[in-house]
Amino acid sequence: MTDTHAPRPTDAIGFASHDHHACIEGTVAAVAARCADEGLHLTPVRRRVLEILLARHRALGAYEILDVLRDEGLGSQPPVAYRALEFLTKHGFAHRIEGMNAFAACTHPGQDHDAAFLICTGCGAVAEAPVEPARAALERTAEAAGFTIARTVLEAEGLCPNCSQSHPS
Amino acid sequence: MTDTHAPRPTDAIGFASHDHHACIEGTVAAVAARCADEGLHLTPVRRRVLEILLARHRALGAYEILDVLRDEGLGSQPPVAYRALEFLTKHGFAHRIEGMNAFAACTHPGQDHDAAFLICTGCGAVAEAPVEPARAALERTAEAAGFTIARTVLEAEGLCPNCSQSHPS
DNA sequence: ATTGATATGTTATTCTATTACCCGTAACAA
DNA sequence: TTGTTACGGGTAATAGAATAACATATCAAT
Ligand SMILES: [Zn+2]
Ligand SMILES: [Zn+2]
Ligand SMILES: [Zn+2]
Ligand SMILES: [Zn+2]
Repeated sequence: MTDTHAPRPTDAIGFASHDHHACIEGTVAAVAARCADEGLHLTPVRRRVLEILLARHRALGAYEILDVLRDEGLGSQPPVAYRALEFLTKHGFAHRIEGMNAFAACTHPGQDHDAAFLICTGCGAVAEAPVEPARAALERTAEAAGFTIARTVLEAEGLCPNCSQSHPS
Repeated sequence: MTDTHAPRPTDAIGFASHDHHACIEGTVAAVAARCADEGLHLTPVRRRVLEILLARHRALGAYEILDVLRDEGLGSQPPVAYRALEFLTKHGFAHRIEGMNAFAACTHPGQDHDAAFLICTGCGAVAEAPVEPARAALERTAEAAGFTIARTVLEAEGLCPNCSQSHPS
């Protein structure tokens, strides 16, 4: 894609470097634990899709994910990917990025929850940011109109710290 | 679609009743004036797409718009609709609703601008809300991460005042 | 063994969006 | 008048994203 410059999203979470291997394993373990708790089935396909998302730390389209699954013999048709993504997003283990028709792993998997996203147009990295401040602001706006919010889509596109430097505008 | 209950989005703007005929004419006139000012060409197809969006006060998919254009002999292939929509969105006369893959007319056409949207899942009405409070909140969050925002997607789905009553939850 | 619930496999289709190429006209210069 | 350029539009083909529908498998609980 537009990966024409340096910073590797693979190494970024919240745009900071970290122990990526541990990050993946830890998150998968946490998700597996929550599934066990709640009687959810983290099946091979679902687990693998989560791993694929975690490994990139960026938003992936369903068909990109499907390509990987196909290479690994885990499924080759769209519904395979979409069903796994539905499971993951429904339970708050991944999020859909509306502005990109793509999906990203949740970085603090908990109950089904809305989130805010910072999406770098330079390197594709996606960071999950606290949703509350912006959501609260929207709530106030909505309240004034008599509108009851059920779900929010809060996404910001721009440049991450790494790309701000390399793309000096 | 899901238009199974009473309130007609056609009669709502910001979820309040208003003189719809004047609303459409006024907005088209304002847009025409701005185009004249800035040397933009509000061609028949572009004007008609704007009118179609204004007439509904809800988000329309490109193909819904294309259906209308086709009936009127103004074009029958996808690029006709997408080109007009690109013109309108590029100049701030309409907005794309990311969460719906759809488009809505701007209710205060000015320079190219981001906006926040309140989308009623009951009747489909879309209201353009002030973007600043929520955007400012996101800005603060982003700043803390060293992230520079270029564009925001702020959308809230829920129930408008009319639908809150008819759908007593 | 039979049933019911859940997860997968597979095909086809729908919906959304873009690319590429060609045509006609307006504006402007040679 | 004749290029030449810029722009908008017509059309066909294709790409990309998502779902519908139906068949099959798996497994636990009777
Ligand atoms: Zn999350
Ligand atoms: Zn970046
Ligand atoms: Zn607007
Ligand atoms: Zn409503």
